[in-house]
Amino acid sequence: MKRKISTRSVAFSQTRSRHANETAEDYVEAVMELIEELGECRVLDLARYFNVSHVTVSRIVKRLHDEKLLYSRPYKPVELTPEGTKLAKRVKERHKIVLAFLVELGVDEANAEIDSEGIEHHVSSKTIDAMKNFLNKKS
Amino acid sequence: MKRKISTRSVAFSQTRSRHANETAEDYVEAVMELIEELGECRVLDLARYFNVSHVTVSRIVKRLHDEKLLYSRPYKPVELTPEGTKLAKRVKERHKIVLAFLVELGVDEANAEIDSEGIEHHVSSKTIDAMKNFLNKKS
DNA sequence: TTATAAATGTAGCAATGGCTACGGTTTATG
DNA sequence: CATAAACCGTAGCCATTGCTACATTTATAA
Repeated sequence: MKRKISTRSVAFSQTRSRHANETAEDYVEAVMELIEELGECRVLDLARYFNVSHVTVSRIVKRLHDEKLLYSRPYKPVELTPEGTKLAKRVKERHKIVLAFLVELGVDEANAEIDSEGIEHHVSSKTIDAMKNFLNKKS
Repeated sequence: MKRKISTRSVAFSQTRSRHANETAEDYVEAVMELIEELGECRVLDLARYFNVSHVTVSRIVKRLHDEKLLYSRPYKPVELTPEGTKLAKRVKERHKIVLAFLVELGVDEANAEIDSEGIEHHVSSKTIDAMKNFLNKKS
């Protein structure tokens, strides 16, 4: 008995590498925010921010250091490289748009804040444009 | 020198468990779709669907079997348990709303399809309601 | 200054999700 | 029915992200 083969092959980027990118984005964004808020960004600040142990942060910071998104020296605060800064700015901008969009759509602040953090890694530039458009029409 | 501590502790659910849930949702949804489309759902159908090796699928199917979302016996097609069916229906419904919403927002079909798959795991019921609302007003 | 506290780092374990290689089952087909 | 093809399972590797326990460094305070 011959079986049909599904033509649908969903556009899932490989989960692991996809998630590594999300982590990088989350971290550079957090580093930028924490520096703005506290003057500097320590490993423990990130641990509190993400609600994980300092060990998890330490390892990820090391990786992002290798990827040249962060500067980090033992027992010193974490800083952003130029490349990390550029990425952080992009991410923050996108986050801001998604958050504003959800609020404008009628979602309460608390849920909008949570959802925007989940969503922001998965919106294409086309969708961002559509959100911007929506915001402009409303204002 | 005393340092302030950031009050912001972002609502990141622990990445690993969060992702395991997403995987479960993706899989039950895919199983339901493949059964609708092909009459049954084999491990290799899932592998093609997600563009991963059959080994990866096999392991995940085993886990979801243990979690009672799927029925699976060696060399047999994969089926949904009642619980899996319930979850799949919820996920498909949510997916449909997100997709329709993005299209209505002005995103082209292709990007809407891709983005909705990324986004669907991260929208709260409040956001879904807001999307439904938007769709109702438009129609 | 020296003792203690706070912050980081390291070692090593688990779960998840990728993979290749290899072997066993089922199904199709000559 | 026998063999090939398709399908699936297992072993075992790696990377990522969690963790606890312990070691080390830095900062604070007595």
